[in-house]
Amino acid sequence: MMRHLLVCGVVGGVAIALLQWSQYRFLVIDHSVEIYGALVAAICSAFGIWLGLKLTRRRPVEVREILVPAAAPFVRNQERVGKLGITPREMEILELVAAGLSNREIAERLFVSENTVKTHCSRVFGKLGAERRTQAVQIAKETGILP
Amino acid sequence: MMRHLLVCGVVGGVAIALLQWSQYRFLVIDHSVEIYGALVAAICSAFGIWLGLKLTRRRPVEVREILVPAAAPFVRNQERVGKLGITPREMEILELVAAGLSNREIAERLFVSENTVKTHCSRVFGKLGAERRTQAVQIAKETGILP
DNA sequence: GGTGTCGTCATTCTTTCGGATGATTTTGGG
DNA sequence: CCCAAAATCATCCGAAAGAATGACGACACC
Repeated sequence: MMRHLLVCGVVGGVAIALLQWSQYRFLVIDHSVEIYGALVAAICSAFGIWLGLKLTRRRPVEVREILVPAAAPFVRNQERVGKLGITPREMEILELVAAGLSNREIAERLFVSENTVKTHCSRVFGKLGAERRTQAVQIAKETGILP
Repeated sequence: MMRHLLVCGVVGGVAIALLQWSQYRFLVIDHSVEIYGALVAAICSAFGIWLGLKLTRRRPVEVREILVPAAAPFVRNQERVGKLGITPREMEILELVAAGLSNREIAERLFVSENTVKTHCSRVFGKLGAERRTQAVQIAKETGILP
């Protein structure tokens, strides 16, 4: 703001100097005061309008981020999956376990024997440090490898 | 905008008129041109600044709200809990089941016998239409009675 | 060709879970 | 005070889950 006032004053001074200078430089005609006054008024008004527009433009938009409950799309933490050494097949079994299926149902859905499912379960339980399927599911969700 | 220009012109005209009028009204002194020019410049600049501020104030802030996904704080769907007839104690057991605890651990934590825990489990499983604890947890989360 | 990983399957055994049922105690409201 | 709901505990039994172990074939990699 102070800078704008300074600029305004400087411009005004220059305008005055121009006026005085031109008074001796050109023909002095009647009503010259009105003409010069109008000139100064026009210039300063234009400057004021420009200043107003500039001030308006100085804060264009304020972007306000609003936290809204939204279902964040789940992305599996593949890094930790790899770090734990969980194979794709084991992930598949783990997902079905989390879905609430029994070993038999999982075996039927994947066209393998129930013993195979139990083997996979045991392995993934060991890798997750779980002793029960519910615990395995809980740990998996906390770790970010299950939604 | 047009109105502002009109106001500007009128003010300029009035200023000129004032200038001319005062020229015959008061003493004509030397350097009066500078003084009047400065006056006009000051008035018009003030007007311009006022105009700028007014324009600035006309649209104070343009707020653009952006929806950002946030972790929605879990609120239990008490309506469905009541509709299913799940008692507070059963909810407590269900939460511990979802946390991955075994019946024995739940019994120890709640200072009740394992049989009691099993009874509560059976009841809540029946109310949820589940046959296994993993399935019960899954259904509870889908229904909104567990986070 | 040897090695390692992955997926598969089996057997045995123990633990846990879940269903069914009955009984007792506590508690809150009419 | 009485009733109903809730919470507690028990017993029996079958099903499911889980641990431990061994084995076999497919496949990739060096």
